[in-house]
Amino acid sequence: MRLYNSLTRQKEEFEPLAPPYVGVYICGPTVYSPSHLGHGKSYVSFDVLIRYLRYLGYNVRYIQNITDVGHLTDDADAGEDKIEKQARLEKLEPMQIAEKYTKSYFDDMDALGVLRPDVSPRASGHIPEQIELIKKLIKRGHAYEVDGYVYYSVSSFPGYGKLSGRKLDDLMSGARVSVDERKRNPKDFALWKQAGDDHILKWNSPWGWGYPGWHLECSAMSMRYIGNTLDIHGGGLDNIFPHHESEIAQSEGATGKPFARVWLHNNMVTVDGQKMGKSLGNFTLLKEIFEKFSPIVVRLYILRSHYRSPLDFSDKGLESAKSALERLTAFRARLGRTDSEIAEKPSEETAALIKRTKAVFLEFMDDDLNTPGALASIFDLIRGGNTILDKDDSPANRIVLSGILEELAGTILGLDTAGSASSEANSMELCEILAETRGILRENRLFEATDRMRESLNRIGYIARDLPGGKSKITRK
RNA sequence: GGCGGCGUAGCCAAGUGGUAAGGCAGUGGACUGCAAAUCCACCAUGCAUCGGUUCAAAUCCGAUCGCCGCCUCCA
Repeated sequence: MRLYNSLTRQKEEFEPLAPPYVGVYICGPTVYSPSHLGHGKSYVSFDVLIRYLRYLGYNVRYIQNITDVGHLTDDADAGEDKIEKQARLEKLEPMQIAEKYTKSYFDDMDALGVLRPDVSPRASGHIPEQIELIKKLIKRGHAYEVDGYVYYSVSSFPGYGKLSGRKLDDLMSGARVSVDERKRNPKDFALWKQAGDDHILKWNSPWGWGYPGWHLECSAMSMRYIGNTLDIHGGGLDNIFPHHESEIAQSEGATGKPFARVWLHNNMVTVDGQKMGKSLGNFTLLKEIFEKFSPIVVRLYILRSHYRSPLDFSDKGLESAKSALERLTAFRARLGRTDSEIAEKPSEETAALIKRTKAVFLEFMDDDLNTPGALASIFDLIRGGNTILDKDDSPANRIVLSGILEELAGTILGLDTAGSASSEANSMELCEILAETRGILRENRLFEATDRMRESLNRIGYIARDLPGGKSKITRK
């Protein structure tokens, strides 16, 4: 598999440090508000990465942090802790806020079919690791303490800027400069901050009571659970600088070893061309979208564009994805259940179609997770499959087609088109009974009754379709 | 100002040197009691614009125009 590595700015053949093990760290959310579509795009994209790595046979350890302390609202060293601010607004304890929105986050991700990480470490639960890391950095001359604050000395790390392609001089000329007089260099960033009396989230440390800087947790926790060198580190494009750049400085400064072999960055969701973000206030919450579109539609919508391309949000786009999904689910429904025995072999034509689809699908996925291309192969499969079934609707054909669809669209892309099988089993049987009745009504040309039946079914979310030969089919919309 | 990205049909979106995937919408036909679904056919001589390199360019190079991201928190 080839992946685009932000560090080298090119696609590279992916090779883990110690196959078959793959250590992946993805920057998780700061849990102080419900997730929006931007989070959805990000974590669905990385979910496909994890699923595909596992499909390829790798033993993946997937770490995704939960930021519940240290992420400030404003300038890196002067703002207020986001969690604490929200806690005050909601009149709750900071840890209640963190738990509330952690649950909200996982609810949304579960709905989107995003697999849970193997470990979801909380920043607040890894303060000792972070303190140890700071100690190491001070010892190695990368950090210094001033009045209860510890700063990373950017000039002590020659590689600073290698990920984002910046030089220290460029940063200083254009950017707003912090007025923190404790810093030796304006671009030094805080590893540990002193906490005043008004601060709720604080811990004791060799430098007094305080709390860690935002960048620190990812270095500390990723190395805690994976090791000094990660195979893959991912996150949003907007985190390249300063967050990921600082992580590299912290981790490599402390260990002297390469931090991450591959850096992956997913692009942003935009609204009318502008980045969807909390600060602009132009975000749409996933829960709001789910009121109008099912999560699987949203997942398909996200996967229809490449993870490194921006996705411009629109209802029209979601409508389009919904129609596309209907095509997919209609085909899946036509294939029926998959638990029956294969009595015979599928036709040669079917076997060839499946072989071709799989080859094209995997080729697209191998090329930096090209999900739009992979989806195109799925829709080619649907057309080809429908054509075959129009001529030869044999159980063997249906079973193998259903198998490949499950493997590619289901397991790898996470599009569960079969629905929750167990809960649907009963209603499927009811549908069969109704369909049989409908056939008898049609045979006797009682069209008034059949039309009424179709309307009633439609009202509660079912579609009645009449097939050639007098049979009918009733399915959920 | 510095660094980076993008501009492909009505809409969305792949394609980074070999003659424009796929989806949505649309049109015509088959099928149908009427539908729906499905199938077949059609739907970009052209990929922001202008030059250049090449047997060959959406793809490489240069210029121009437009849009966006990062350089402050954001996936």
